[in-house]
Amino acid sequence: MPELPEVETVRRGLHELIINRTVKKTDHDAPKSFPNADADVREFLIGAAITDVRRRAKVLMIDLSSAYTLVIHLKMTGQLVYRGDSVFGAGHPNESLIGELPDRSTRVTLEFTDGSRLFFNDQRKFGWVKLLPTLEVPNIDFMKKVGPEPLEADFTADEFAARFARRAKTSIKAAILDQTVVAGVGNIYADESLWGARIHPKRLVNTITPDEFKKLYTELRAVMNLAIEKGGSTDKNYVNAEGKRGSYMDFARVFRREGLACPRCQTEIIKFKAAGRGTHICPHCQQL
DNA sequence: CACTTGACCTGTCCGC
DNA sequence: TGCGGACAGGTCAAGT
Repeated sequence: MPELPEVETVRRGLHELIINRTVKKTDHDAPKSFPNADADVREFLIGAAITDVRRRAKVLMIDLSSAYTLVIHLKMTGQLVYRGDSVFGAGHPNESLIGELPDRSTRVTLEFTDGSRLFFNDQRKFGWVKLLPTLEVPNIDFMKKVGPEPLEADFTADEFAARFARRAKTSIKAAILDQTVVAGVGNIYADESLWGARIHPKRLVNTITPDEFKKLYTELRAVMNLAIEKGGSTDKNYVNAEGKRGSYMDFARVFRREGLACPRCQTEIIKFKAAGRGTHICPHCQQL
């Protein structure tokens, strides 16, 4: 579910909400969601203060004053929702999409010394929270293999195109979803950027021209920046750190718009399977 | 090594 | 209304 723009939105929200708060206690119902030994939690989490909230690819990192870090992956249905003193009642414009917490999807709870709480909810239990020494985070397998951040100012179109060389004989859709090629792209922004660049998702990487790579680079960055501005995409589960939805889906051009008109040429958008994923294109703008 | 497929889970939606 | 099957935004492991 959450891709780079959604995780970045959560990061920004948490940065505002939890820095300097001190962890008082934790609860975790599912060993799979939070596999650390209780001893580590007692020694390095309880009593530690939050010093920073960072993101790399789709992974969140909550740094602690103990020199440990909570490393979090939301996978498909994970949510990180902070609840402070204020109670948002029904009809309030700030009302959270999420009801009372904890609920049946709550996997991990952090309670701070001021009584506020951070909930990690995850319906499908694919997501996880791990407590690691901050210095070891860059050494975990995922961090060693993951590609560059596509929105960094110094990430160039040439570097973008060069990253695909290793995946020459697969489809462009499979390649752009590959986290070792570029970090943070998921199914929504893959479809949206391929539409923007007028590239059919089943085209093989080694048939994509330099101009097409350049266009894809520009479109991918534009769509992700727009999505961050809109607070991400909420189709079903995604919410930000306050439990509120993002509005990018109101601006989507093809994703989940099968049967509707292409905003460029009015041709009907179709959906099929590519790289094992639901894929949306305009069959006029994007041809094999 | 590159590539594809299935597995991990729960919930929802669609067709019969 | 009930039931089975397909599907869901992400990664891995295991297969070829």
